[in-house]
Amino acid sequence: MTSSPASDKRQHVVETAYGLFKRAGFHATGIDRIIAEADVAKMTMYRHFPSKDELIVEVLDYRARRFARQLDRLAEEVATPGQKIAKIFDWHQRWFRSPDFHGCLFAHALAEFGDPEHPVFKAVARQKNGLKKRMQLILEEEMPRGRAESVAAVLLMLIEGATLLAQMGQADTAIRDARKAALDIIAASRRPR
Amino acid sequence: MTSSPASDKRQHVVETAYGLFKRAGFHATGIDRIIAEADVAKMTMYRHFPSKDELIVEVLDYRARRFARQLDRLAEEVATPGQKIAKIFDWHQRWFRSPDFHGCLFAHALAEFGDPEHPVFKAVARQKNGLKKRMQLILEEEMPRGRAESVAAVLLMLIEGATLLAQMGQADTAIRDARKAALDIIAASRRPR
DNA sequence: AAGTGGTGAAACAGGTCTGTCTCATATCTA
DNA sequence: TAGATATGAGACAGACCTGTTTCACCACTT
Repeated sequence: MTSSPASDKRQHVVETAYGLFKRAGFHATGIDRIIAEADVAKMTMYRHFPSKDELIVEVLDYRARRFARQLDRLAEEVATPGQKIAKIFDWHQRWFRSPDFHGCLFAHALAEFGDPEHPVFKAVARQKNGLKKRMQLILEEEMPRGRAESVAAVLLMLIEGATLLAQMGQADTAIRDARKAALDIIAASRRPR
Repeated sequence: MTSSPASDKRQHVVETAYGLFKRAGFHATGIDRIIAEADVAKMTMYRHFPSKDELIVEVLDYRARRFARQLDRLAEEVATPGQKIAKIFDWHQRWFRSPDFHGCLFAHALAEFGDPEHPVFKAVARQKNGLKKRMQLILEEEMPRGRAESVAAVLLMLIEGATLLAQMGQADTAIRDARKAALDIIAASRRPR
């Protein structure tokens, strides 16, 4: 079985496309550009992905899995909900500082694929709702479910807003203010023990 | 002087382009589509705007002026900073509920034009920084300048995040939670009188 | 009456887009 | 050895993209 080299090509296309989509956007990045950068024949790409849209979905899902895995690891390092949430904000701080930060790929996808029925839109919704749910579950440890859901929504909004401000060159102050606001909100919502 | 009909055509192109950009995005909307929808000759468009990019900038600036005017009016209706900020959130609630809400055009522009040197990027930064500054000036009435700037940044993040969640079908809960969080933060930062 | 400026219609150029098709090649399995 | 599978290279189709050019028209001003 030659399944490893096959998957390698496939994965290589996904990662190359990710880099291009991130820098130039989805519509502005052509198939020809992707296969040239990945050094792969066009048919190789179309054999793995039936269309560009499905490649985009694959890129998004791939990044979503990676992101979830990283947050899983971070959550294991600390104990309290407040610390776990703080870790998530710290992760974003490091992300904003990384050399080729270009904003949130999922938010960008939402901008270019606004139809709620489009597979790309649904992939974005999956990722964002997943992050919200993750934070909600963390918070439920020390507040009622309904309250945890509202707080998780606010934290998600802070993160999304901070990411947008970071893309506009205000990364440091944005994530610092967002983190502080987040922890204040959690402290105020905490169930007394 | 026939300057009025000239301006009429120009403005009509801007408004038509706005509707299309909002629904389909910038790169996905072609010039041909715009002039067809606006029922205008291609040369008429290119006489008013040297390029598509400059048309995009004009559309963004036009919407930014409109938005600022509406907030100006709302601010006159009430007295305290808290009320003025609440009015801004209420405005967003109405926006999210409007029949053809498609998310924030400026955020979408940022997704498609990520180069900080690009005129479109700069137009987005102008609008977002303008909104932040507006809220900061409101807040300075009852808190120190540094604090007002941080709170304004947090409010902006809440608004941007709420807009993104609204586009994903969570308009009502998002704006409600964001508004409550915003007013709590302002109350906690208020300078004692 | 002559001129001026905005406009319309449509062809055109040169490029890019997604996706298909064909044919040759390399590698691994049975 | 024969066959299956993945790939490479590139031509190709048909549509769409931005922006330019040309010519005619119409309304208004002087």
